[in-house]
Amino acid sequence: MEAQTNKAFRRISHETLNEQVYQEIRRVIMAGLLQPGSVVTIRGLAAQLGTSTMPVRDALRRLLAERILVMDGPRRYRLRVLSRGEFEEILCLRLSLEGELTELATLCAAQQDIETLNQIQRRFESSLKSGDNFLEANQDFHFALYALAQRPITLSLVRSLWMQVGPLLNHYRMQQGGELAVEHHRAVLAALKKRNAPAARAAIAADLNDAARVILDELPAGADDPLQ
Amino acid sequence: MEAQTNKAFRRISHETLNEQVYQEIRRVIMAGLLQPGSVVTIRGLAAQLGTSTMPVRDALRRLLAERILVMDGPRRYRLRVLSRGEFEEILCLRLSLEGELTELATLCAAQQDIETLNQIQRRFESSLKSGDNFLEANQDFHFALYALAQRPITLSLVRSLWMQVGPLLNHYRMQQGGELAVEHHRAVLAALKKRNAPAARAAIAADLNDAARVILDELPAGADDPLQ
DNA sequence: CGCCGGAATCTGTGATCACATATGTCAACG
DNA sequence: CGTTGACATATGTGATCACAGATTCCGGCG
Repeated sequence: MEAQTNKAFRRISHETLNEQVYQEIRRVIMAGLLQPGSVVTIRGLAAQLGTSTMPVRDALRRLLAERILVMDGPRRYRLRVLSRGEFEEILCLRLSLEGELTELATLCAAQQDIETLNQIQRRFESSLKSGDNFLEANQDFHFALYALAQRPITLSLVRSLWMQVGPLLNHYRMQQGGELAVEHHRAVLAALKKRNAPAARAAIAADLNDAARVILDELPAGADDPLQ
Repeated sequence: MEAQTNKAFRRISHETLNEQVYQEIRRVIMAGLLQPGSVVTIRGLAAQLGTSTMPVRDALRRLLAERILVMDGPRRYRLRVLSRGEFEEILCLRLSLEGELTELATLCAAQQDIETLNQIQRRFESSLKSGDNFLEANQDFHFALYALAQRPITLSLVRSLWMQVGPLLNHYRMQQGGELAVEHHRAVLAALKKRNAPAARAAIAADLNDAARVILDELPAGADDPLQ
């Protein structure tokens, strides 16, 4: 019944064109290369990606469902602009959800897991010194930590919230914000070793609060982005 | 510049076929008419709905992004089956998020809002006696309450969680569950009048816990649904 | 100069088709 | 009887096209 389970072969990943297009569009958005409020068109993206309109349609609809895009007007896709109030609400949610995941992770973490996190943290610090895309390593640290909690649904909610603030995080590069994160991450690791769940939660909360403060300070004072 | 602002006219809603198809498929799923684990096909749904395959494709991809559907296998849409652990995790999240919204709603509620909630509650109780689709009125009560908190992002997360448990809620009809909800809702309304936020949260928590208990008791004891 | 109107263009939507491939059926062979 | 192989069917994906309607631009009128 069971086919030959030869370890020599690895599964062929038949990734659809749709998925590739979605990943690429999302990458560009999350990298902050498109300003919030920008209008995106199906044919325009299809031309830049070198595909037909069809995979782009599907990708945009998916981004719409994920609230990365909004439709204002009958046939108009636009990058969502996060108001100051919405940003603060997301921060509040993240403090609650990610704090809970951190506490659970502290209780579940094996020695092996802590070592893996240490490794990611070293990569984060080195990418911070070399000066490029430390935000990706930062995200890796957080989600590797949260994954330990074994809460797939909560994790998906947190991922959704990160995606919604992603464009802002990357647009305002938070130049000096990364330095603060180093200490907070180290505090998390120290708390993990001691199995001190409240301390780990507090360190993550401080990390999120500091990052949010950097964004909020650079954000235009008024309500939403003026959008042209 | 401003067109004639005549109150006599109301906006024409140009609802796309896509949206109608999505709403109809979701209605059928949420009504429990399709068992979790069922396979759905684009052409099959298109034939039953009397449309082309295109709007159905978009609707299925949206339901996929909303985690109502899953793809197992390269070209296979399937209704997601919620494991017991996932259901309990969602319950935990709902207790936290909906509890928070309830507390905030208690502090924000105007007299007018409480009266509206009373009205919805009367409709809920009458639909419970007449015996049909009281779940819809129940949902109206909860979301009318939560909307008072003025937390759009949190509300969207809660709506997502409701959609994920919807098929189970409606599949196991929770015959006697509705009776318990009446008292809990009344307790919420009483707490609202007295501006007692913790009491309101406790009443909502009791409501969610009782409903979940009914589902968990009827759920097959093991892990997931056996799915044919 | 300002406002209205019509043509041209652009855009998302929906339909139809071609294609690769997964699935199911069934006969032939061991 | 169980397994294998080929053939037939079904399905999602991606491409292309037609269409309605929104937007833009420009000319003409007041």
